[in-house]
Amino acid sequence: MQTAQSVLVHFPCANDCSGSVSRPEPTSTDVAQLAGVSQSAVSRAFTEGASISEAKRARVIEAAEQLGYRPNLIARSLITRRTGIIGLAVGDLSNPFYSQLIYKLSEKLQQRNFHLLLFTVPDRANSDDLLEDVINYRLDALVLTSTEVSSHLGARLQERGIPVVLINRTTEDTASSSVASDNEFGASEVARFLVKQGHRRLAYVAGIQNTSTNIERERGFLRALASVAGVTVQHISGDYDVHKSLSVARELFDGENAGPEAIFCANDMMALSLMDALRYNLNLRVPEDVSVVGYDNIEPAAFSAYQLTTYSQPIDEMVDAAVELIVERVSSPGSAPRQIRLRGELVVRASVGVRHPSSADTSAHPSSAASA
Amino acid sequence: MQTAQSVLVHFPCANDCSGSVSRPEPTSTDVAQLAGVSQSAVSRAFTEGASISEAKRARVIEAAEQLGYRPNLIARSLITRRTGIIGLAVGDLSNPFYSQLIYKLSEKLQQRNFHLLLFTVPDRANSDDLLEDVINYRLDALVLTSTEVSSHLGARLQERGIPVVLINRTTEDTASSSVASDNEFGASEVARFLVKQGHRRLAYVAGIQNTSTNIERERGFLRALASVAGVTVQHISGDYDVHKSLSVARELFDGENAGPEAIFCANDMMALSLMDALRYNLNLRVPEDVSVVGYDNIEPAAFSAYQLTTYSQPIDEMVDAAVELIVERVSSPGSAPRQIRLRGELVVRASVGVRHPSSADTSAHPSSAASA
DNA sequence: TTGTATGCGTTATCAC
DNA sequence: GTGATAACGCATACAA
Repeated sequence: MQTAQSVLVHFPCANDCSGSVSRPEPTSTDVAQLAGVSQSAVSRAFTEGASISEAKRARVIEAAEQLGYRPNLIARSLITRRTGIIGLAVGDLSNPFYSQLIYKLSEKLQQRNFHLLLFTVPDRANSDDLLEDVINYRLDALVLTSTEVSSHLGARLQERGIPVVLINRTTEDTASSSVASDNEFGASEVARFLVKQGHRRLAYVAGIQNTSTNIERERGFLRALASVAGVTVQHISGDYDVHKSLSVARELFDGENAGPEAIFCANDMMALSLMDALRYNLNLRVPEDVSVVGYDNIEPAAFSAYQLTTYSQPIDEMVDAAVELIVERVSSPGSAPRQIRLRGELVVRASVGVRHPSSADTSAHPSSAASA
Repeated sequence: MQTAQSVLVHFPCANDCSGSVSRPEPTSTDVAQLAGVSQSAVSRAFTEGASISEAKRARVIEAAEQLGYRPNLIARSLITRRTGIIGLAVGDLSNPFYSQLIYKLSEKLQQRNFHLLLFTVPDRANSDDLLEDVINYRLDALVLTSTEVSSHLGARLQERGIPVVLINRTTEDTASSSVASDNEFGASEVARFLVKQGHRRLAYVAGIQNTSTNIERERGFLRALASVAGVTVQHISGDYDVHKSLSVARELFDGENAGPEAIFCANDMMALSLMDALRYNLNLRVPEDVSVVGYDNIEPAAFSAYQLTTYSQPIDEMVDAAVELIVERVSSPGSAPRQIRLRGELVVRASVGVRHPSSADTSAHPSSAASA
C-alpha cells in the first residue's frame, strides 16, 4: 500500500517541465514482470470469466495495484472491435425533455458499462461531419434524439453495421430501431379531453413541420376532432420555437374572428411560453379565458405558475426500452431492428377550464387588448 | 462513383443472418493495395502536413473513397496517445444552467476536433467508478461540473498526467484548472442592489453547504451587508433543491417574526420555485410583498411569469475560457494549470421592488396567510 | 518523397 | 491453467 503511494508520488518532475513529461504508463507487461507471470496472465486476470487460478489472479491484482495499472480500453477495443462507446446526437438541450432524457439514458447505460459520446447537432447543420466521426471512432451504436438529422445518415451507418437507435423520433426506414411515445394516440386523448370539457373552437400550434413528432401529434389531434360536430380547429405553426409564442398568440387573437377556447401545443415548451404571452402580453386569463395543453410533461409544466395540462411521455420506460434495443443490437449484430411505441397518460392540471357550450360562445372571449 | 456504391451495397447478407455478420472494414492496407502504394503512404495521405506528393495523395484518397475507408481513430490514438475524447462529469441536468453549459462546451470543442464523453454522477455517488473509467479510456482530459465529486479524484488524475478542468467550481488544489464566475463579487452586487432599493430585512437561501459556489456567494452577500447599519439577514439552507422551496418559504414566514423583505437565493432554480411557493402557497405578492433575487440568469428567469432579477454568469466566456484551458493543457502537457474568474452582471427584472424605509417596516408585511 | 520495419497495449489462438 | 506468438489498424524512425 505504502509502496503504491510512493511509486505514484515520485514520478519525475512534479512541476512545469514543459515539453516532454515522461510519466510512466504501466502496461500489462510491466505488471507481468513484477508479478513474475506472463503478460497473458495479466490479461486474463482482468478478463471476466477467463481461465486463471485464484492464486495467480491475486498476485497479478496486487502487482497491478502497486504500479497503478489499469487495462487500456482503447487497445482492448482494437481487438474486441467493441469500444463500449455510443454516440449521442442531441439538438436543443434547452428543452428539459431532452436534458432529462440524456441524463437518464447515460445513467442506465453506465450501469451496463456503456458510455455516451456527445454530438451536438446545430439546427440545419450538415450531418456529414457527424457521420464521419461516428465511423472514425468505430462507435458501437448511434442514438439520435435530434430532430434535425437527415435520414440518409441512418442508412449509411446501417451499411457499415453500426446500429442506429432513434428516440422520440421515427422514420419509415425499418433499418433503424426506434423508441417513441404513441404521439397520435396521445394527441387524440388531448382532443377528446378538450371536447369533453366543452371546448369547441380549438387551435393547434404545430412544431417543426417535417418532424415525426409533429406529424403524428397533429394527425392524432385533427383526426380525433374530425368526427365531432361543431368543432373548429385553427392551425398555426410554432416550429418548436419558444420565441415565436408572442406572434403565435397575436395571430390567434387578431381580433378578426373569435379566438380559440383551447389551444393544444405540440410540446410543453411552446405551451409554457404561449401561456406567458397570453397572460402577460394579451392580458388573457388561463384557463378562464383560454385553455392551454402541451405534450411531454416536462418538470416546469408542474410549476405552480403554469400548472400545465399535458400528455406525458413515459420517459423512464422509453429509456429502458432504448437501452434494451442498444444492448441487444450491439451484443448480437445479427438481431433485427425494432420499433417500439409506448403510451403515456393525460396529466390534468389547472391550465384547462370547463366550458358550458350553451353560454360560452359569447362570454368566453373578452376584449383581447394587446400590449407591449 | 458507381463502383463505390456497388461496393457498399453488395456486402454479404443484407438481412438478418444472425451471429456472424462478416462485413469488411477496409483498412489502410486495403487502400494501399488498391492504390498501388505502401500502407504508410495511406497513413500520410490522411495525416495533416505529412510529407507526400499531391499526385499520390489524390490516388490514395480516390482508392479510399472507393472502398469507403476511414482512418480508425482508436488505432491511431494508440500511437499518438491522444484520443480526442474528453470526459465530462455532470450532476443535475434539470438545472438549465448546466444543460446550456454542456451544449455550448460540446459545440466549441467539436470545432477543435474534441468530443465529450458523458459521465453522470449521481449525488453522493462514489466517484471511484468515474476515476476508473477516465483512466481506462485514456481520456485526454476531464471536465468537472458536478458539485458532488470528491477533490481527491482530481489529485489522482493529476498524478497520471490527465488534466482536470473545473467549471463553475473551484478548489484549493492548484493542480486543477478552473473557470468560474466571481461569485463573491456577484453576490455582493446583489446585496448592494437590494440595500439601494431600500430593503433592510434580508434572507439568504443557501445552496449545498460545502460547494464552492455556495460558500463564495454566501460570503459575498454577507460581507457586503455586514457594514450596512440596520440590516438583518436570515440564513436558511435550500441545498439547491427546488423541492425544498415550500418548506423554506414557510420557515421564512413562520409568523413569529416579520418575514424578510427581500430574499437572495444561491441559484435561479431555487429562486423560481421559491417564487411559486411564495405566490401560490403563501399568497404573497412578488415583488410587492417580498422581493426575490437569484444567481445564474438561466433562460426561465426571463419568463414573464417570473421576471426574476438575477446575477448572470457569463456562460459564453466561461465556455471559451474552458476550451482554451483544455486545449492548452492537452496540447502541451507541461503547461501549468490556471484558475480563471469571470464577472457577470446584475440583470434587473421585476422580481425586486422598491421599499421606502420610512414607512415600509409596517406596511410591507401583510397578513401572511398560509394555504395548502 | 517513398517504402520497410517496428511498436502502440491488448486479446485470441494455439500448443503445452 | 499457462505461456509464447500472432493479430488488431495505424503512425513513425529509418534507410533509400
